[in-house]
Amino acid sequence: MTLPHPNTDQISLPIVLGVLGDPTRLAIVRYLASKEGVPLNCSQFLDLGSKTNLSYHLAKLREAGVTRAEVVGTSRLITLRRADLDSRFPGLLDSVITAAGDDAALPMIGGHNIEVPA
Amino acid sequence: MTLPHPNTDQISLPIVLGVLGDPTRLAIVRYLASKEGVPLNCSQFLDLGSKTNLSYHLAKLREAGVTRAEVVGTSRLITLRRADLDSRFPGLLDSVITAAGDDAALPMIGGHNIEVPA
DNA sequence: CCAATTGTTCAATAACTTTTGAACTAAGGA
DNA sequence: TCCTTAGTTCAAAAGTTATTGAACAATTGG
Repeated sequence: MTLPHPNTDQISLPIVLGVLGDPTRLAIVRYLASKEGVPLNCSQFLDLGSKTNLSYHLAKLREAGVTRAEVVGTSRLITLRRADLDSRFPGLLDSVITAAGDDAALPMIGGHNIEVPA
Repeated sequence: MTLPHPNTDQISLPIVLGVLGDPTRLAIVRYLASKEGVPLNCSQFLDLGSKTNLSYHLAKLREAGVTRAEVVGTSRLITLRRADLDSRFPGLLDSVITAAGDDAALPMIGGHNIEVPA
């Protein structure tokens, strides 16, 4: 059971920008970026909305090619498609994540999102 | 008679991304970037839609802080707020413009948008 | 003044997006 | 097998955005 994802060359700039132009989804992406390497499952985003609503937003991110979802048991392990996005739109993801990093208007997960420097 | 624009610090990341997530507006921004320094008026975008519709899209770009519109006679001279966007979201505009540069799916103005290298 | 040019505003409609709850599937553990 | 956990799907409702045409304003040139 695998979920549908666009190929790298099918990722569309306006669709990616549109998908990121939603505070909930931007918060998801910011959180994924702050935990890069650690695959997260949907329930870790429940601070941002109901289960149904997150299913919707995570599907949007996946269908746009921003995230990858791997089915493992009853979970979906979600990761950022960083390499694909970097190759398709160089610098875009970094600048978005940097800009989102200090955006207090975005919803938060667990009370903190930003990796506080030592 | 001046039109309302957000201050640089009022420019919101999700709003900017949402506004750029529309092919017509992305085409406007790409064209503005390709003519940077040359202020353009609304009628130069008529390839992209009706006069009314462009008025709508250009207002969205202006209200989001992506463009500036200066009233000169009956014209509005439109420019990209590059310095403001660069200071607020470093690298974002460049990566968007670069990615949009070779996007054949975006509507075009005057049959060519991309500065062809010599 | 008159006409043309440039662009806005308004109201209507069409199209899309977001959110919700209830019902559902599929896997895993007791 | 039965129950729980994890997440999806569906249909409805609510909200938002895009597009259109007609009417409007403001400036400029004749």
